[in-house]
Amino acid sequence: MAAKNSFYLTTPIYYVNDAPHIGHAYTTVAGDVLTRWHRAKGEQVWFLTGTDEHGEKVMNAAEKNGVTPQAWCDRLVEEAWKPVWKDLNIANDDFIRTTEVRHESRVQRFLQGLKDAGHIYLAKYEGPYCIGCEEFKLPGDLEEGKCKVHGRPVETLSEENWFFKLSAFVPALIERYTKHPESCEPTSARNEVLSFLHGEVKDLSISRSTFNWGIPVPWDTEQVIYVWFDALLNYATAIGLGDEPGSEGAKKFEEFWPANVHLVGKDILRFHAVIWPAMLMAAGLPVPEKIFAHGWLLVGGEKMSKSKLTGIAPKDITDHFGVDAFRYYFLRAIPFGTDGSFSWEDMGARYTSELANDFGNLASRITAMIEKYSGGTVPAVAHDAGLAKALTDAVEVADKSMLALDFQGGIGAIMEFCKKVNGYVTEKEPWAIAKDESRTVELNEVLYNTIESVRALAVLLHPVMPATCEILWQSIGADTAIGAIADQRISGISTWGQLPEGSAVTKGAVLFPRLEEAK
RNA sequence: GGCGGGAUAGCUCAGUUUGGUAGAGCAAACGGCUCAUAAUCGUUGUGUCCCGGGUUCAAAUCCCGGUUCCGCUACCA
Repeated sequence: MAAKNSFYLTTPIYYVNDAPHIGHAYTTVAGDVLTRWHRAKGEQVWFLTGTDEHGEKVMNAAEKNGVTPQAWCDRLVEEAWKPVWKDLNIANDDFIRTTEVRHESRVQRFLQGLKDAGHIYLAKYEGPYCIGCEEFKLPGDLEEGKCKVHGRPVETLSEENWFFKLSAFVPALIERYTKHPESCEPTSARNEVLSFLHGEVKDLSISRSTFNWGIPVPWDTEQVIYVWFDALLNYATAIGLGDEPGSEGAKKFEEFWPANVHLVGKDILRFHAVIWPAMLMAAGLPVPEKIFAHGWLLVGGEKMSKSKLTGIAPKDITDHFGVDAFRYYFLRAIPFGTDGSFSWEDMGARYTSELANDFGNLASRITAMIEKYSGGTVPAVAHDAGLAKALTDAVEVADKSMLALDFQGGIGAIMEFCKKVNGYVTEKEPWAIAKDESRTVELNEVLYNTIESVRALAVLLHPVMPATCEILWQSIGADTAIGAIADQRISGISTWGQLPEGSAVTKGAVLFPRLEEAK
C-alpha cells in the first residue's frame, strides 16, 4: 500500500432511538482529538460521524411518539445529535445519515454488486419467534423455551431471507488478524474476534420482510436490507463508494479509502471486525487498516444505562466543568480500550489538580509576571537546555502515544512537561530576581523560557482543548507573532525560541477557575 | 461448561514475561516561597500485594488448590 498523506477516521454512526449520552460523546471526542492531532501533523484528514436511522427499533420509537420514522429521525438529529457535537467542539468533516439518498443509492448498488458476484443467496430462516417482541430470538434470549422479555412461549416461524456468504471469508479474516495484529486493537479485542472466528460462523441474513423501515433490496422490494448491513456501509458510501470513475465521489474514495481507523465501542466490535471486512472482501475492496474497540464508561461500577438512571447527558457535565475539561478528562483518566469509572469526585479532583492548579495556574503566573516585570511584552529570546530537552522528549512521547491511540499516555507526557515548567519557575524565583536591578538579564531569561514553554503547551493541548488553548494562544500574543494556532505543526513544536521578543502578553481571565464542590 | 482478563497504599492504577528489602499520580501531614487560581516547590508516611498450600537461600512475581468480579463463547432446552 502506497504511503499516503491522508487520514480517514470514523466514529460509529449512532442509533437514533434516543439522545446522546456521555458514552457516545466519549467516542466522538476521542475521534475529534485524534483527527485534530493528525491535522496538526499536516495530513489530509477526513473525519466522519453520523446517525443510523433504519431498523425496527427506530420505527417503534417513532410509532410510540406518534410520528413517522423519518420525522422522528429528523427531529432527533437536528435537535439532539448535531447540537451536542457542536457544543463539544467536534470538527467533523461530514455527517452522514443512513436515510440520505447518497447513502441509500450506494448501498443498493453495492448489494447488487455482491449478488451479481454470487455472494448473496436466498434461504429460509427458521427460528424461535416472539410475538411480543416481534422478532426472532437467539438461544441466549430464551429461558426454558420462553422469551426472557415477555416470559411467553416462542413460536417457530420461518421467513425467506437473503443471505450473505459470511462464512466464506472466515479464513481470510483469520489470516488478516493473525498477520496484522495492529488491524484490530486492543489485543483483548482481537483475541475475542479470533476466538469467535475459530468457532462456527454462520452466514448472515441480510434482509427482513416483517417491517419496512429500511432500504429496499433492489431486486426484491418486498424486503428491506438488514440494518447492520446498511449501517456499516456508511463508512464507504459517505466518501463515494462505487461512483463513476472520474467523478467527485470516486476521487474522494480514491483519496481516503481504506479508512485508517474505525473507532467503535466494544459492544459492536464483532460487526466491525467480522461482518464489515467480509463485505469489503466480497466486493474486492481493501479492508480498514484498524478497528479500535474502546471500553465503556461505568457509573457506580456498572455500564451506563437509561433504565438505571445512570445515562448522563454531556451537558450535565459541561455545564459544571466546561467543554474542554470534559474533552480532557475522559481521555486523560481512562486508558483507551479498557472500561473506566466515571465519578464526579474523580473528575473534580483531576480538574482541580491538573487543569486549574497545574496548567491554568502556570498560564496565570507567567502572564502576570510578564505584565508586572516586563511591561507586558515578551523579553529577548533565551534558551534553557533543561526545558528544551524536556519539551523535545514530551513531544516525542506524546506524538508516539497519540498515534497509537494511547491518549492517556500522550496527555500524561504533556502534563508532565507542564509540571516541570512550574518547577522551573519556582526554582528560579523570578520575583526575587526582580528585586535586584542588576539581574534584569537573568530575570528576562526566566520569563522567556517560561512563556516559550507555555507556547508549546498551548499547541500540544490544542487538539484536546481547542477553545482554551486558542484563548491562551491569543493571550501570549502568539497569534499575531507566529500565526494561527491551528497552523502550528507537531513536528515544529519543540523548536525553541519561536515566540519573538516584543509579543504582547495579557493576563486574561483564568483558564480553569476553581469550582465549588462538584454536585 | 469452555476460553480469557482482573483482585496491590484512603482513591485510580503500574509492577508479575526475565523471583532479590513493594511503586506512581491524586488525597493527607509537615516545611519553603509569595509571581500565581488558598497557588506553587520540597519532604514524609502509608500496604495480611484476595485466601490456603508448595518450590526456593529468597515469591506480588513461579506451581497447585480455592474465593470473587468481569468479558467472550457454548449448552441446557
